[in-house]
Amino acid sequence: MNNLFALVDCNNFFVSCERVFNPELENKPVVVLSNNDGCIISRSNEAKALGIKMGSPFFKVKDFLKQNDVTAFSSNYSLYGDMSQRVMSILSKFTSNIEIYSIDEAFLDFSGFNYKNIENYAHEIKRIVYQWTGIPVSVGVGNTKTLAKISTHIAKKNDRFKGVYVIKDYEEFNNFLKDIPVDEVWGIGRQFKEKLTVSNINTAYQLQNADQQWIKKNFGIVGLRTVKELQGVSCISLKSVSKNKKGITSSRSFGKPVTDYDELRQAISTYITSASRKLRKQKSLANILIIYILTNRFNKENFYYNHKVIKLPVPTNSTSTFILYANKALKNIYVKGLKYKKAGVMLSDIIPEEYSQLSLFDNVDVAKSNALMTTIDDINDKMGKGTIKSASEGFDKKWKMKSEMRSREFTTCWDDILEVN
DNA sequence: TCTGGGGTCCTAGGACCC
DNA sequence: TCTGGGGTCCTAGGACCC
Repeated sequence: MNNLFALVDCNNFFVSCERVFNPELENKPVVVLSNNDGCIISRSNEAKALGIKMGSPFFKVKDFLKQNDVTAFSSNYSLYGDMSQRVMSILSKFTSNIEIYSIDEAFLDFSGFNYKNIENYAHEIKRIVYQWTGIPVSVGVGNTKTLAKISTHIAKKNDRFKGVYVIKDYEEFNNFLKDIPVDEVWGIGRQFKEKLTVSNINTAYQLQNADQQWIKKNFGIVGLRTVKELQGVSCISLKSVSKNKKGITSSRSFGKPVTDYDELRQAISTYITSASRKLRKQKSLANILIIYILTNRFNKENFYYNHKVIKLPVPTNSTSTFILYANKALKNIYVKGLKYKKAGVMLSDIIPEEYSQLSLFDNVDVAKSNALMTTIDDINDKMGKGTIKSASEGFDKKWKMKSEMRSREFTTCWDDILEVN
């Protein structure tokens, strides 16, 4: 049986989410900024047409945006996360074989479907998602995930396909490949692109027809897989069950430089609260906690980075235990007088709760701690994040990231619900 | 002044074992 | 102390993704 995959990709997802609740922004240039109002991470087509680049630092293009009447939003992840769930749950109605690949993309396995129907079906998916959520999507279909990805690219770039492209005419498809730069191919990043360019492989078509031995030798099994996938041989399967995370990170840049030890400690405690909540949600324990702090990385002369790896005596998911160890570790790496720009925590060596083995020397009352964590989580789920928190998180949080142009939490907070007059 | 955050997979090399 | 091959496990780092 031939494999057949569809990729459904939300168009300019974050911008589209903002537009759902601000319809007057339709057909106007809009951008969404990363955390801390740092970089541009989502652009409407109109903003792209103005030449605004993905990842541009906001402060560098601020004036240009103003001159061109571009609306900018701080990122609003509660809104985007919720809209994403809505889109994904609609997609799940079309097939149970679905891999949610990112916040705005999903692969659907249509192996065994009739080719002739697939195009109509894809259009139907697009129509329903838009009608039910207001989010425009593009759909690409091919025999491998890599081809489905490229098809979506083609669907977006060519208006005549109306957002849906199914590979069926190979001559036509190959002609598209000849015009697609090699780094548009899924799996080809900056380094690979550079190496390929040296060997005069510049287009997706040239990569598809490259010598496989040479690819294997220079780009390893990963590169070879990409080439095979381009040729229609499916090497990357659908990962439909969402696996538990193997590492959980929480980190943020600060709204302004932090020098005070206590503020740094507050930030670390706050990130631990969020990371350990995620850990408990997936019913896991972590063996290792890593904390790190750094100054502005763009200031190369005085750049300072340090981290501490803490191997916990017993795997845990208790916020207070993590905070206890983090505080000790922070004392070791904190250097007085530096202007810190960012801090973060990582939980790793993660195991399922049921694998926990109590060590002989464990004197922590695990049952008690579990009950406490469950109670806190329940209350916070019900009453809102941060209703109960650890005192070490601090209360005024002067270091909090910048988010000056954030839209309301239209779908996840009662106070923010849209009113219509 | 101001430059995001959170992941996965693979490989090479070292430690250790027989 | 020397000789040698072969295997596993772990970790750090590098590549990629959104």
